[in-house]
Amino acid sequence: MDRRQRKSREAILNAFTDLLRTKNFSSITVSEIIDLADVGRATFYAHFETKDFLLKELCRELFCHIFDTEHGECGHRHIFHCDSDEDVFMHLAGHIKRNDNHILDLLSSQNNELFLSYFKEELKELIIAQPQLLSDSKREQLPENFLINHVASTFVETLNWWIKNKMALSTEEITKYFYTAIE
Amino acid sequence: MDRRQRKSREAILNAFTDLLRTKNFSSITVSEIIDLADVGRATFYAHFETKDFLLKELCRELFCHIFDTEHGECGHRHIFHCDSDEDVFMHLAGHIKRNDNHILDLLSSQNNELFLSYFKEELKELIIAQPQLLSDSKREQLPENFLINHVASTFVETLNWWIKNKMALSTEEITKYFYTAIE
DNA sequence: TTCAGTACTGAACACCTTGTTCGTCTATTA
DNA sequence: TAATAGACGAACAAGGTGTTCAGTACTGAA
Repeated sequence: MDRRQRKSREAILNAFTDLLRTKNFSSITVSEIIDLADVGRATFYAHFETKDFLLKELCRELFCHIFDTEHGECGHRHIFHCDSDEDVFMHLAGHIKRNDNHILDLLSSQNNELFLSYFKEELKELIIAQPQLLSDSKREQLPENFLINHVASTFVETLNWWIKNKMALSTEEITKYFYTAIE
Repeated sequence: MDRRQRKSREAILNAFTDLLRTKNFSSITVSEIIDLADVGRATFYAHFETKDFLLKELCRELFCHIFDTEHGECGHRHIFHCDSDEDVFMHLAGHIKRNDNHILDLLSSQNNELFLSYFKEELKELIIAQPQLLSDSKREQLPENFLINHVASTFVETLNWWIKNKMALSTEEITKYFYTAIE
C-alpha cells in the first residue's frame, strides 16, 4: 500500500479513536475527524464510505488484536493459543484494565451501541469456540443460542459495571463476579 | 390543559409512535413527525424541546401504564397491587406479547438504545421493590447493585431474544428461561 | 355572546452536516 | 524521469435543525 494512503488511513483512524474518547459516536462529525486527522474531505471519503464503515473498520482492527480471530498475522494469538493457563475472560479484562488499543475508551463512552454490538458478536464466537465455559445444568435447560447470548451480554454488562465503578476491583475479582453471575 | 394543546401533543406522540414502528429513532426526522402529525414546525418545538425529549416523554407515558410506578392516576396498578398471584416478569412478558402500548415495536426496533436504557432503569426499580426475586446465594456473593443490573439486563436480553425468535415461545416458557438464566 | 388570552400556522431564516465533484498539485515507483 | 495514483481544497446540492414572527383561529371564563 502506498505510504501516503497508509498515512491518511492511520491519521483518520487515530483521530477517530481520539474523538471517541470524549464524545459519543453519533455526535462526532466527519468535519471534526478530518480537521483532527488533517486530511482533505475527499480523502476521507476515498478511504471510508461512511462514518459507520469507519467504526466497523476500527472495530475489526481492534478485535484482531484483542480476540485474535484472524489467522495470526497480527502476532497476538495468546487468547486461543496462549501457553499460560489464564482464564479467557480474565485475560480480556486484563486487556481492558490496561486500556490496550483504547478499547476501554470505546466501551465506557455511553451510547456507542454499534461498538458494543460488534464486541458482543466477537464474544459470542469466542464462547462458541469454548463451550466448556457454559455450565452443564444450564446447557440442559436452555437452547444453546439463548445461553450464548446470555453469557456474552452478561460479560459486557459486567465490564460496564466495572468501568462505571472506576475499575476499583481487580481483574480476578471482576472475573469471579462474572462467573458467579452466569453459573 | 387547552384542548388544542392536548390535541397537538397527542398528534405528535401518536405520529412518533407510528414512525418508531418502522424506523429507528435516529433516522426519524422532525419533519416526518410534523408531517404525519399534521402540525406546524413551531408547534412541535413549543411542545418538545428536542427529539430526545419527545422520546423521554413517550417513555414516561408508556411506563406509567406498564410499570405503574406513578401514583395510580392511570388506573393500571396491577403490577404492584394486583390481586392475582401471577409472576411479575411473566406479567410484563404478557404485556409485550399483546403489544400493549406498542411497547413491542419500541423494544424490537434495532438501535433504540435510549429507549432500552429507560426501560432498564424502570426494571431496576421494579427489582429493588421486589428483592425476593434475587437468589439468596447470589445475594451473598455479589454486591446488590451489580446483581440488580445483571438481572435487569438479563430480562431485557431475554425479551430481545424472544422477539428476535418471533415470540414462538409462550410467556410461561420465556419466563422460565429468564429465571433459569438468573438463578 | 363576547373578548382577551392562548395556541397554531406557515414561511422564511441562519446554520450545520453529509457526500460528491473537479481541476490542480505532489509523492511514489517502475 | 515519466506515468500513475493519491491528496488537496474549494465549491456544491441536498437535507436536517431549531428560531422567529406576523397573522389567524380557537378556547374558556365572564
